[in-house]
Amino acid sequence: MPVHQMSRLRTPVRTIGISAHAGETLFLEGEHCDHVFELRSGVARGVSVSPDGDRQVTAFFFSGDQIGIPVTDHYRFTAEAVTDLVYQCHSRSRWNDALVASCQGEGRLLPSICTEQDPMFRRGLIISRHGMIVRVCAFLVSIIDRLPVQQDGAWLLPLPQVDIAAYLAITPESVCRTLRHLRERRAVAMPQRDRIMIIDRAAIERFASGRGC
Amino acid sequence: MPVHQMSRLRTPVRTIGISAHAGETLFLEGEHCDHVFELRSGVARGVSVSPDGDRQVTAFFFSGDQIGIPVTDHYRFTAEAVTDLVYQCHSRSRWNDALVASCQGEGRLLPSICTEQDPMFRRGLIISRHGMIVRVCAFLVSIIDRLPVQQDGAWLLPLPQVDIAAYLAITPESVCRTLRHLRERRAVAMPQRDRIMIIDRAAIERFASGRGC
DNA sequence: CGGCCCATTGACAGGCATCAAGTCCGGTGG
DNA sequence: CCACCGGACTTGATGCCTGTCAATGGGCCG
Repeated sequence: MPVHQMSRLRTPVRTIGISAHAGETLFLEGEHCDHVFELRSGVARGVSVSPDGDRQVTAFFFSGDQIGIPVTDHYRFTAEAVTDLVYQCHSRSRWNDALVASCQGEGRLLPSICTEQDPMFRRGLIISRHGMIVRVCAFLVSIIDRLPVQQDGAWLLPLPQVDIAAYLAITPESVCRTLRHLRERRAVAMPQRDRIMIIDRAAIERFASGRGC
Repeated sequence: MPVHQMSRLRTPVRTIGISAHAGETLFLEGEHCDHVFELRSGVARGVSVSPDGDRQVTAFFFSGDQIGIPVTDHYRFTAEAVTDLVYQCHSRSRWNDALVASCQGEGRLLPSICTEQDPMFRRGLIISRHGMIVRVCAFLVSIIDRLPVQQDGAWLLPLPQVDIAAYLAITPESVCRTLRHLRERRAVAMPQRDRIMIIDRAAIERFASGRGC
């Protein structure tokens, strides 16, 4: 089959996407899993509410991630748009067919199952650790490779600090103070709001590994 | 026959379980996923080591749970026996066949995928919360229904406090102090080591929900 | 009986949450 | 274009919580 025909066949899948505005809800915790959401651009967050009403951000999702995988019949968390989003919606039955094919063909689970679970698993490891600097730096190294890179070598960090705080289980004030600390140590720079420039990545990783200073 | 091959022989006897002693390792983080372990009796723990060397207990597993599900090619955590165990070993290919059958027949994933991921997800929610009492009580209510019940209505809690501490991301001293606090409040009793009696379950749940006192 | 590991208890200091106030930025409407 | 406004970020002072250290007790096993 000629290449140009292949690309035509795939084009509708690629180009058609549903868009959502920042703050919009993709699905609610407890709703029946009817669709799997696949991010095309933007950042989304998984949210759970603890019994005392605290908002907990359990994961951040980026372009290419699939959210809402029917590992149970009902969504286990709420998914919201952090930035403006473009995403695709797969019906559960279609997604299930792909899973079966993957299991039979390659003898393995869909990689996407992993991509939804892993962020939450890693969050558990991060917030188990003590010290604001350790947590913030462990968070940075865990997502830095998923962030869009700018021309000047900076990374765009399109996350409000209040969400970072809810993800790290610390207060927004502590996030702010820690970032200031990292600025003073010349490890990062923040030329604009929502924009972080990693100056000394080795230092960040040193802090994250607990061997700071 | 080389020793390393002998150790892999964990003969797949269906009906007869394999036994392991407390402290023994079922599999190591990073090893290739060749088997799924299904607990028949006893308690196991999932362990990860943070970059600075801290032991983190990411989950507890009980009778009926399946551990080591090949969501990735390599185990993502180490599994160890907390108490003496009896378990069964399923080869990865056999387990995969069961997954495919389940997906095609019932149109859903194996419930066991959920049972391995859920404890770690819930741990994230628990350790996000502040206050020792809240964490300990949230932990208790999350596992109490999985513990073996005694004749006198007490629950056996076969977990050393050091493991509870590693699970809750607090110190063993704090676990001890919190349990003492709960004893003084007549919410629990601890007639023996490794044995906890829930006297006032409503109080425990009230503490866990943050509406304590 | 002795040794070891776990549990327990107390004193102390440090870190982080809390509260409060002030600043910056983007958006909106005149 | 500018004034206004609301939300997010920033910064400081204060107190409590809990981690740390040290010592003791207690149960289990050799």
